[in-house]
Amino acid sequence: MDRLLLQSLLRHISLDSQEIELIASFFKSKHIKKKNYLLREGETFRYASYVKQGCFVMYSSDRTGKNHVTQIAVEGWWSGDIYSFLSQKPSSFFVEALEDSEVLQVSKDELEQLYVLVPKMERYFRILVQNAYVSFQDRVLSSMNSSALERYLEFIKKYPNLVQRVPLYTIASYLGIRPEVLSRLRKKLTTELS
Amino acid sequence: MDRLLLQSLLRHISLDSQEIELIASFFKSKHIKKKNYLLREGETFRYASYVKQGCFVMYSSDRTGKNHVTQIAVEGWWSGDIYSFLSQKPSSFFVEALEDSEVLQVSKDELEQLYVLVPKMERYFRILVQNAYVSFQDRVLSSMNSSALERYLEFIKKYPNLVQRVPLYTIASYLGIRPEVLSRLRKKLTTELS
DNA sequence: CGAAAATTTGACATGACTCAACTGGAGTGG
DNA sequence: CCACTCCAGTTGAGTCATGTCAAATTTTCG
Repeated sequence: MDRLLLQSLLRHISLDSQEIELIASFFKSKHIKKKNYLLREGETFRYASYVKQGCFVMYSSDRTGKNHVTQIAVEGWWSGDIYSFLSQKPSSFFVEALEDSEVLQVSKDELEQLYVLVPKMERYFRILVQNAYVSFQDRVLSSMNSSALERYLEFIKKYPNLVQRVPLYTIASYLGIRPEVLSRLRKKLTTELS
Repeated sequence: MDRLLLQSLLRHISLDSQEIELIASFFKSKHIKKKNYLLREGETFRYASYVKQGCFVMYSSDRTGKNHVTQIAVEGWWSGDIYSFLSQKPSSFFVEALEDSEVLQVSKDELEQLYVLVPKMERYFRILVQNAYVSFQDRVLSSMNSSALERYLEFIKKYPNLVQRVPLYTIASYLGIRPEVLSRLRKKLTTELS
């Protein structure tokens, strides 16, 4: 079993080695090349997907063709549209690989089977959904009372490793600003340091 | 059992009259006067609360003292901080009655008992949480690509009954704009009709 | 190397915010 | 029941952060 995934599991529930073995057997690895999609708008998200290696962005596309990034996931995160997975309804998001990536997947049906064998897993996933909700809410609320600069500084602090790894325009979209604005913010920050 | 509550239940799960009876017995009524609180920041939200009569707003208060409305609930809605209820951790929100109101409540413990007796209820609440998440996400995303005016028009369309019932500054906060701006939007809308 | 994409830069437009003053109506106490 | 207070709401004037558009530059990648 993937080390990070195990860590994530053990952060919320306790498992013996037999259970760990069993859980591991449910996950299937899948490789996704850069610029390919884990999910496209209109499709139903069939597999809960844990990022073992690489990086994904989730975004929606509005009528005017602009993309709005709602999630960035790297190793150790779950990626994709939770709602579409749980409800098995079509998603309104795209999930795209920013790098060559590898995910560990379980389908909804398999997960239900796993719940029967290891009921604690239900708790794990419930907590996952709750946390996704809360952190999204936090992000939105904090963005309502802070400027573009403040939001960017918060982003740097929270995800220092993403700053070099994710393109500027993706981060800009995540922060809800235009790339030009972020570019200027960065310039301002570097010049102010000298 | 309250008619609207029953409707809400039956929209997601099927129940026979015996189950309905049983479920109804778990809810306790509580009256809350205008300007009083269902929940205060720092408190843990002990009771899942269904609004039988009246109106509540949920908001968070930032460091600068500004309030940000995240939810408005009238008859037929569930109100309050779901996360605090599920996790039984302190909330960062206030929930205030805008009118003299009545809620139907179940504590977390009672709800767990109810789950055992009527397992379908677990499904109902899971769907409730999912929907709260999704509608919040929808609201946020749609607000990212629309102006204050567009958001207000959408609000009117979605909640025509709230427009007369909820104070302007509360709606403004919900929409993420200043009261002055909403006041001007309203003026513009009325004058444009003549 | 060359084309396409990402980023930077400049000039300008504008929507929303701030602050301050004023209006009007609801609620309260004498 | 009137007078007074206190908010909610309105209006005006000025500012500023962010958006828009267009062009220049740099980076990426086939």
